[in-house]
Amino acid sequence: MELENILNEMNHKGYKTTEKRRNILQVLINHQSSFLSADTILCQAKKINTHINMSTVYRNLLLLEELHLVHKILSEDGIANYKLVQVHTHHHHIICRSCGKTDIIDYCPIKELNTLVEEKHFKLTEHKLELYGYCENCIKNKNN
Amino acid sequence: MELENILNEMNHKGYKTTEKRRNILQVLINHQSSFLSADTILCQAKKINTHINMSTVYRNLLLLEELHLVHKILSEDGIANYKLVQVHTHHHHIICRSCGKTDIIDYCPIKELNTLVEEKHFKLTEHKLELYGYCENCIKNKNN
DNA sequence: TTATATGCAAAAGATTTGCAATATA
DNA sequence: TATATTGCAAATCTTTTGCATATAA
Repeated sequence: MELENILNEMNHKGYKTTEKRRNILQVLINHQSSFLSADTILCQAKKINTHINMSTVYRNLLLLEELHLVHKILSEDGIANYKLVQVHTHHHHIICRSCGKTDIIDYCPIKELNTLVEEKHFKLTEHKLELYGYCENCIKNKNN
Repeated sequence: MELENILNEMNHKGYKTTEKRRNILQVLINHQSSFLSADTILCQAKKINTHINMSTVYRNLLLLEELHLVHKILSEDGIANYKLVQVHTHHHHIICRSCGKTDIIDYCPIKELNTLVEEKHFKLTEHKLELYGYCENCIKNKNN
């Protein structure tokens, strides 16, 4: 999605277009295929616009998540990582352990799982599936 | 696994049997089918033995995790939850959103995923799959 | 003009760590 | 006795919040 489209969508819902919000979104667009930490997003945003505060970053990420414009996942060490939602249909991710690059996995094992879950007498509500590995580039460059 | 078996296994590796370690393990055994937070483990341990410190709990959980005796997962809010490893073969969990009870899911979609991951030119190293829902009891009792 | 957004500093909450004291083998 | 373990308090680190100020519509 384009920057202006996102901002327009937000405007329609009563949220304003500000310089800082634009900067944060620009960072997310520039790294559309990676999950970034709030800290990384702040650093990148500072390259665009020197004065921007961490609380502004968090507040915007929270809002974007609520609007389903951003995906949030937790890394093993409990740090939140964010990326722009590209596909609005249900999907999962494969994430590179070396560079953080992600790709979309269109398969979901929910059908196979449903039967097993029923056997256990659970009623399934959600599931979390994340794949980790090394991407083509990182394998080539042996950056791991 | 029994309490004494775990302690013996630890002894063989040079770790000592202490009262506090025994208390923490007892709590994990008493709640074998749920993931518990460090805070909950501390509270439960205090019921057995009034004087026990949070850092002791964390240090023991870390050790148990390193020894592959405990599973650790992060909840949505980033809090770590722990449970004794019951089955040492690869498996996943279904976790009750209401009472925290878990059950083991013996199916793993890794075969189906492998092909897709290769198509994306990733080399898969690990994966995370967790299912959430409501267990039989909680559905009956409508405690949700 | 008025609701939204931001900066700053402080607070919150989970987890970790240094160090001295203690307990186990 | 030597090494592992614990308690305590302080430190760390990420994330959140209150409040006054600034900005967009």
